[in-house]
Amino acid sequence: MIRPMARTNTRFVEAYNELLSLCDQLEVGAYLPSENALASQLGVSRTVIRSALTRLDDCSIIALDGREKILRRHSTEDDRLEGPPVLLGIEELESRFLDWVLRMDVPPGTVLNVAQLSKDFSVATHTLQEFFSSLSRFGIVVRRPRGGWVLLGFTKNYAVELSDFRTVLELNSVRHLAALPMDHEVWARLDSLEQEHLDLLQRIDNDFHDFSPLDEKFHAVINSVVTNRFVKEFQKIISLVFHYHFQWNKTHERERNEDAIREHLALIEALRSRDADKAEAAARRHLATSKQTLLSSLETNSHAT
Amino acid sequence: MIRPMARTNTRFVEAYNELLSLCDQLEVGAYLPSENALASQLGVSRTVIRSALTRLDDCSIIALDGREKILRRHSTEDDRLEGPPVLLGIEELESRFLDWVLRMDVPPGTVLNVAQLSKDFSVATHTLQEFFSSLSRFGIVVRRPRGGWVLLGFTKNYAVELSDFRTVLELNSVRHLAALPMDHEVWARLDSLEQEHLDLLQRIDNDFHDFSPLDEKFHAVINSVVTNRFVKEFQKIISLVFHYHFQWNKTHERERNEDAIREHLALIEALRSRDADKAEAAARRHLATSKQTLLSSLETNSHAT
DNA sequence: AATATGTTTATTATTATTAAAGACAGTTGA
DNA sequence: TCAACTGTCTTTAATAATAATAAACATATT
Repeated sequence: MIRPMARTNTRFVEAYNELLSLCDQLEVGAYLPSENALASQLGVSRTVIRSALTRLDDCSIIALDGREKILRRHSTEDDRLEGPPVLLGIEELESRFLDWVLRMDVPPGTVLNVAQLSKDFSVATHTLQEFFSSLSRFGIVVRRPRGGWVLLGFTKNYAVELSDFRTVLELNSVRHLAALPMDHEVWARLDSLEQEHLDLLQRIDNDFHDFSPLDEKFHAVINSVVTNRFVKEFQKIISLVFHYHFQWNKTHERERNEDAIREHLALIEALRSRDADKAEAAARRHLATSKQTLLSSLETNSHAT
Repeated sequence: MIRPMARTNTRFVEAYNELLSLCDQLEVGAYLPSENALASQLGVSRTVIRSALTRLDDCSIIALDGREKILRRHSTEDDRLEGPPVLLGIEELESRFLDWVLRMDVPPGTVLNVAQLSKDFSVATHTLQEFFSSLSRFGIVVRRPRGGWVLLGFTKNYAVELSDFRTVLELNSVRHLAALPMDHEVWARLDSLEQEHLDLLQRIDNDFHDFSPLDEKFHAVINSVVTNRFVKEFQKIISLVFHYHFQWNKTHERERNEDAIREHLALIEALRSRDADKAEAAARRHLATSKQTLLSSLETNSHAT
């Protein structure tokens, strides 16, 4: 009897299997704890516990009578339940989707097929819908007049605007940072970052690939001094877009990375001098380079309007 | 026979009624255009046209036989179909929801009941889900671990961060603006804005309520010089939050608005002098006042952590 | 050959259904 | 006696099923 299962019973299955393990640790004839105790122990509602106990009774693993739950036998491998295929949540979807768009180089204007994509990414269709709705805030997708979604970015325009926005946010961070007292913990982190940069510069010829994560770390530290939820939300998108593209732009990679390292070092030094104008100028220089790299990365990859 | 209607047939009903009007303009005995022609004329798919034609045939309004569609009679009032209650789209929802939160002063931490709210706002539940998902990008709501949504903002912290973010964006706009050539169209718009401000200042004692829309217009013009989709997206939220609160903060409203008008005028003058530093200083002053007003507005209204 | 209709398929929007959570009330036993 | 437990019921959110629509394809007609 296969009935439509409107909602996955993953929680029930997991709780049931956990209960089996719990029973196996007890002697046959022992009493199980109360429903409330089991519920809070397994982190599920009493409803789930009760369904599981009922099934344990049906399988003669326990004798259920009112509040008496006596263990009758230990479980076998056959007793364990198989759960439905686990679907991904919306958090995992984000990076997987952007990964798909950027790696596969999905052209702007592509109509996004929710039914198909939900299979490809193994998520529920409504999860995708919600995700697209949230992405529409960043102008990466738009809703079509009568249903459906279209991929907008990443065009050249998008890259320019994203870079400009990044510049606005990051210059703000830099100005904040330059004004922080010397005993602020960020200075120690910058010192260690400087060391990592110098270290990579030594072995740049071989290890230039190591720059991308270092770059991400560097900008994260710079922006960490501004505690603003809007800044942080954008940092996520910015970081994703920039680093995916850097990863796939192979032209003059070694030189680009070496130049970027020197720009980072210059910015660190300018920051340490506590000269806001000098720091801002150094940051501007580096962000302009970054923008150019992103743009050229888009141009080498086919479409860019 | 009431069967579950998975999707509203609004399009069909509207197309059918339009077809009735179209038929009434023809002589009885006339031939109707082809399905393709009708479809593109009414802006719907051929599928909809075909269902409508079939129904017209059933009601003996036309005689449908292959490609012959002969008009048999004109329609009466009874022939017209009643459409299902029209649900709101996600765009209308945005202002209605924020309106509800800010007017009703819904406290932070409130669990948002999708089923209930979808009735109150007369939208489909999934529309609300998508909407919340997109709002979560602005940190106004968050998803709970196992389903459901919680309202986070508008706390004092939120207001501070929003104001700071606004300041970052708007100072950027101001610096851009000050650098624009004198023949740029924005200067003419500023001139006319200045006049409107001076005008309102004359009659401030009676018409101080007129300031809120003027304020919105003023900031919109300032920010219009930056063509960046991220800036624009944020402007929407910023504008909504600020102006709703101003609307409900009645303490010293006349004085507050008069002060704000003078700050606006000072900024316009500073901008016209093309002195970026002076303009930035004027903008900073006004934005700081704005921030204080928002904060005090939150404090007078109960909860603010 | 062009344009029409008939048919089928694919996809989205919405409803119906189930799983799960939580609330309430009655019950039991130390 | 009362605190803890169980039985029952209500509410809510996640998902499958389904109707409406769009679009593609095939066939027919002028």
